[in-house]
Amino acid sequence: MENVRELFHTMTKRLGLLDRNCCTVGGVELSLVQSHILYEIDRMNEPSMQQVADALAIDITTFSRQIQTLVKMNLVKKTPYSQDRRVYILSLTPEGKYVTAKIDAEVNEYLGEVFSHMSEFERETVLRSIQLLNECMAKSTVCCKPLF
Amino acid sequence: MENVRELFHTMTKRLGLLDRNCCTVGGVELSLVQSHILYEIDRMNEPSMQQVADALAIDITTFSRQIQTLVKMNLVKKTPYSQDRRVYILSLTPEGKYVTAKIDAEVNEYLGEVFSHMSEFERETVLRSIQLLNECMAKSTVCCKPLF
DNA sequence: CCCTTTATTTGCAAAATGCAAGTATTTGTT
DNA sequence: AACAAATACTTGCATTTTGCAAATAAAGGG
Repeated sequence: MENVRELFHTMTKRLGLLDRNCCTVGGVELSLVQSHILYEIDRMNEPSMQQVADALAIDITTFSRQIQTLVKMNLVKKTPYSQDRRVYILSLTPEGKYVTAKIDAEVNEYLGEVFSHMSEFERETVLRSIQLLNECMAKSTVCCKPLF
Repeated sequence: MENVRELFHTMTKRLGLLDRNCCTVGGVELSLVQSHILYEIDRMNEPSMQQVADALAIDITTFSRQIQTLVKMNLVKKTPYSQDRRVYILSLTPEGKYVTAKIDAEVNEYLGEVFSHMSEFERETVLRSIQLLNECMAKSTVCCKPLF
């Protein structure tokens, strides 16, 4: 119980690897950041650039360039927003949707395998724990408080 | 229960931020990767370069250069290994130990705050869950299997 | 109609990355 | 003992990523 940091270090290390290893889909090569961006765009409702960048706590200039890349790769579409012409609305192209779904499937396959080493009860406990942890991290005032 | 990917996405996002925000100690600026390296060196027992690079799944050439930087910053010491002169043993300098301890304290402070939103029972459940999750990820054959 | 704020992009320079190739040393084979 | 193969680590690129400062463009508020 005392070695909380150790626990988190191991977990983040592994989860980092998880992301790092799940980013080649079909012919498309994606970086970790790019897969996070696709996921967020898919998840959010007609988000602007700024909103997605904020959600991921990525510097807006870096984000702008990442989006340019993803647009060139034909995975993301930028649509001018009629109500405010400074703003672009982001969405996934059909190919972007396909790639995102593929990554999702891969990650889920991996998670499924991980959870296959647990009993039904353990699985539920672990998932509820993560849920609770996320909620408490969201409440935290120490760091990175906004993030939805 | 169904939205497992979502749960993990949120968690990794937050934990990534955690790391990203905890890397300026005293006068010293550390990147996320560098703080991971310091932590591993501290944790492992007289590790070689290769061993630490493997533990973190960092490319050995990138790692080599990161170590050069950390040596210049006077945080890490490279000691030739007498039994095998190809090998260098890594250790933290006193300053490296200090910085690592500081980061540890900061992370623990953050985690303490996060856990303060839970009951004693919840806290224990969550920590045990993470422990179990780490074990099951270690068992997984899908990806990144070695990593201790 | 200015002044401030907000959304996004570009210039630049620094840092990180990884492959290919290099050096040095050890180990295994005959 | 000699030599080929394997291992630990470093260096040379060339590419990518990053973020601060500054620019552009549009919106909003007196």
